[in-house]
Amino acid sequence: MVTKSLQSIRGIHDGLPDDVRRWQRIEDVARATLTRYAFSEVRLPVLEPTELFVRSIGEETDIVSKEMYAFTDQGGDHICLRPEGTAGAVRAYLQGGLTRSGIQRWFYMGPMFRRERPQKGRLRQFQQIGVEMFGAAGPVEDVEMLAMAHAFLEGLGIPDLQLQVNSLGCSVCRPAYRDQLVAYLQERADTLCETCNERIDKNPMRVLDCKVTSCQAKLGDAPEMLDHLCDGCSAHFSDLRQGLDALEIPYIVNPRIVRGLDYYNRTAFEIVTDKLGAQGTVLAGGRYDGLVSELSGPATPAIGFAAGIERLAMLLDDVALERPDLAIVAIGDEVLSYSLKQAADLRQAGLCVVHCGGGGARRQFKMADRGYVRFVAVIGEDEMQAGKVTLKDMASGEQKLVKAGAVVAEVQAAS
RNA sequence: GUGGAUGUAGCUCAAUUGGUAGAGCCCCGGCUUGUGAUGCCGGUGGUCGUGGGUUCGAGUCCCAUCAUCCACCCCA
Repeated sequence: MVTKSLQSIRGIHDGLPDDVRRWQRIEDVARATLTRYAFSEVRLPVLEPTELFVRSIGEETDIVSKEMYAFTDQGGDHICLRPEGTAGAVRAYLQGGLTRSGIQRWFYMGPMFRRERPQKGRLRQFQQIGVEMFGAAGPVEDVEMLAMAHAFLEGLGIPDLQLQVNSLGCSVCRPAYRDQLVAYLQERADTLCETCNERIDKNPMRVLDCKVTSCQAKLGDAPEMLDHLCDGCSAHFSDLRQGLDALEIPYIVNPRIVRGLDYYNRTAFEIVTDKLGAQGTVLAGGRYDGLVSELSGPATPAIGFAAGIERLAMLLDDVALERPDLAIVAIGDEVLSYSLKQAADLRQAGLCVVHCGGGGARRQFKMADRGYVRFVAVIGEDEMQAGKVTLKDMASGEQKLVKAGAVVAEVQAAS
């Protein structure tokens, strides 16, 4: 056990080789997929002015009101560790002067920070792959966005995922619907659970997917956003569905998908699994047409999503370790320098090589075996004089004397 | 933030009604010093999460604290 003072901060975990191998797999597939849709990677700050999130996410949200790592730095500035990526992306879009540069398609990957109570699939520092598109109103772009998210997860080969879509309406139709919903809920407030009563004011749409069964029983005839969309939103949503159908992307309409953050409108979607307990959402996003102007930019439609790398990693099959091609076993101190040079040359030629450090042959072979190397090159006095190595195939146990210059070809021929 | 479970060697776990800790795996070394996976022998390694308390005596009881896990809240 590590003593308390040397432990990492609660909910902030290390990425050890087994973890990082999985993360890289996810990142590689993401890069490949997103790039094919003409998205460009951006790298944005982890530290941002606190005000950015207060203005974009909303002061009342849990994220801003109690989950941000916010502090004052030595110069008296209010800064924080980003709790999500979209606000920073919008900030960068505006600050970079890209509002007249046509549609921007961006993606990024990196850590986000939220001071929540940790549990499975929920960390205080976690990584997201975020995607944002600025300047396109959809619905074609919405379809492509969903298709891209789908293609990404298909590429990872994670089974049993479900895409759920909804429309959150817009500034035209949502306020009226919201009023109607609140009125409906207030009539039944005394029959709803405590948290639902709090939600009536804070986020009434959240009441609809309350997990308490007694609440669910009371809400069978509750009004839903989808039945109250304005003409524009309604057309947008049906075009979205048409597009998904055309691409044969399976999905269900879940009228109870809600977004916690204030800036979302119209298309909202989640990709969920039932294998992660309460943290089943593996990717989520939606349209946020109002945010750019909210942050003092020109009215600019936008849509994006974020995928949780750690959550995806938990769904991934074991990712095979990259095995070293070859281990160098040096017999006798007089060949050490020569063997080091051989190792360096083989690496130069592209092989992954481990030098076993000399000493007893038995010890070195054990080391090679535990390192799962495919071949061992034994170099002793005789081999050095002859300019050869004894090359042993660790799987078959066969070995033969080959010229030093032929090792690369031998190893590559076997793979 | 709320509720619950857990916390003994690097890992997975034992330790009878409280009497000052064991196993397996891993790791390291050896089995005549140029050959590994199996085998045999040996070895390192724990202030029983941490800090208090009860007791002649606590891994074993009580309290606090930290961390992990689960659910709620919320979310990727």
